[in-house]
Amino acid sequence: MAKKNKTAITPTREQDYPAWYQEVIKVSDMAENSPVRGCMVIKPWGYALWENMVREIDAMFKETGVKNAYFPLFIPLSYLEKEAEHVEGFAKECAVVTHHKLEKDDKGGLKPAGKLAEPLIVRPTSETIIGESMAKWTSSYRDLPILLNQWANVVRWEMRTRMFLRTSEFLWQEGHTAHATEQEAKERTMLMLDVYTKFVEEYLAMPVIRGRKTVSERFPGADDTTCIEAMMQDKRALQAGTSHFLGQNFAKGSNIKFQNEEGEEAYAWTTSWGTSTRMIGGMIMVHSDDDGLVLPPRVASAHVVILPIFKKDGDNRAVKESAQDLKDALEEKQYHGRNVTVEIDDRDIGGARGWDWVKKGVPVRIELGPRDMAQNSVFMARRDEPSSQKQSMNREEFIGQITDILDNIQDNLFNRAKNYREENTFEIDDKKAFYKLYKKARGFDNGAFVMAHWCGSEECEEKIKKDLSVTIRCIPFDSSTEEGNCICCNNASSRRVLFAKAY
RNA sequence: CGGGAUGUGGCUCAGUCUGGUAGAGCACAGCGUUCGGGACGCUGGGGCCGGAGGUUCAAAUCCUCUCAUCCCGACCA
Repeated sequence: MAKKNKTAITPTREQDYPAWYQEVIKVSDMAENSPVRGCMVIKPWGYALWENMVREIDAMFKETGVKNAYFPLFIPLSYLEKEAEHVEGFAKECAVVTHHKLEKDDKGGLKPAGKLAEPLIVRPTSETIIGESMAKWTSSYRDLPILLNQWANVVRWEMRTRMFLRTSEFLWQEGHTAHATEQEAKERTMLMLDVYTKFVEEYLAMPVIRGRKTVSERFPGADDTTCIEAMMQDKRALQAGTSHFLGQNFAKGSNIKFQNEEGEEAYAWTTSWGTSTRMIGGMIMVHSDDDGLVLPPRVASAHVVILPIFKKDGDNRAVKESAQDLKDALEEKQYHGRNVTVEIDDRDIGGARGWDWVKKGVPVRIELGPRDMAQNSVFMARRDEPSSQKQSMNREEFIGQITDILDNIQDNLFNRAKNYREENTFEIDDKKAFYKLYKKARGFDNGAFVMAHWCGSEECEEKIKKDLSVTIRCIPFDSSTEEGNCICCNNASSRRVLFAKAY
């Protein structure tokens, strides 16, 4: 017997949170770094998770009347110039295509040739090119609203990257809508934020705080940016989705005009909203532990893994068949719109096999051997409980209860995360206490979520960001108005906002 | 783009100071013993030491240039 580690992952979360995060991704077999700078390879176990997420949230979009479409990867450079703030916001991180072919150079290598008349940028987001189409499609108020979404990859040439959280290329969905009235566009902005909230909380089991971004944190070109913010285990905040009210800014830039019921020419009101593979990074950081990945059942790449226990002299064929029968019985069950998915792992690699699946985060592990067969039972372990806590269950009972067990795990993950956030969220009114909390923040302990008063000035926001690298994550919708004094300048304030260190 | 570091089997690294046959652990393959909490033994496959030049009888090791990556800043879903 080799000596046992205390945890499957080293370092642990407390020892080195960023290294732990990378290690979870590696040992769970979700993704790995690619030879291309800042980009990642999403492996089948990680991609299956993404596919599950896509399927669920896509259905939710469609329920609100949104239809999917697809627009080009390349955007003419001039399009990006159509909205002033938008150019400003994205210009520094765009990949630019300037040539359209390769020629042999004198060293036997290749060099770009065939210079393009107008450079193309690889989309960092598609407001401008979709706006171009919307302008073409819109001539009457009867053409509105246009409710579009596209699933796509986008490229943002970030300086520093981290798998899932910030990669140069990432997968996402971007919704784009155009409306005849301001009111309707604003309602759509909130409706999509509701969809994100529901998805992230119910499927990813991540509790979020909904709110509005401050002016300085707004999407470039938006009149209003709303968001959902979640707390990671290191007490930093991660934005898990955004929905923007773009006013008429992009409509004017792209010339999205129509004749209203009165026969007058008017600009449309547009929105855009997105979530990305970044949600996976958030999900990892919220639920996973020192033994590896923990997957919420509703999006898990697989729900159950069966580990047949073979005896040297026993009838292994019977165990194998029994495992297959169990898999078949479980897979007939429906769990939130899809069949229960079951893996059988019969590799002959000893105890390492079980740990593999702990590290991969599969919600339920079943050991099935001759002893269980004799008793018509199964030996079950749940990923949300300590890995030693296995229990014997009657086989039929287990099959009957599988969806309840999965729901129970799902709820447990959500409640655990919610409690953690609540335990680490404080109202602070004293500037010294506020500074003290964040001054010591580093590594695993990044302070807390702090609800504090803010006068509304960019100066105070900027000062706190500079002093503590703490930002206003959002002005929460559900915090009631309350008289107080700005945590920074002590001027009058009418409501608390959410402060935190952010990813 | 500033500051710091590193490039050696798939991975993590030793060897470089002081030049002399390319190493270890893990992973992988085969065989045997194991197996309900992370197994062990034996055998084996795999690297022209990031690249180009130079010094030398001889370069992973010294020199010059170059490329790439990582970490710390400014930017961000």
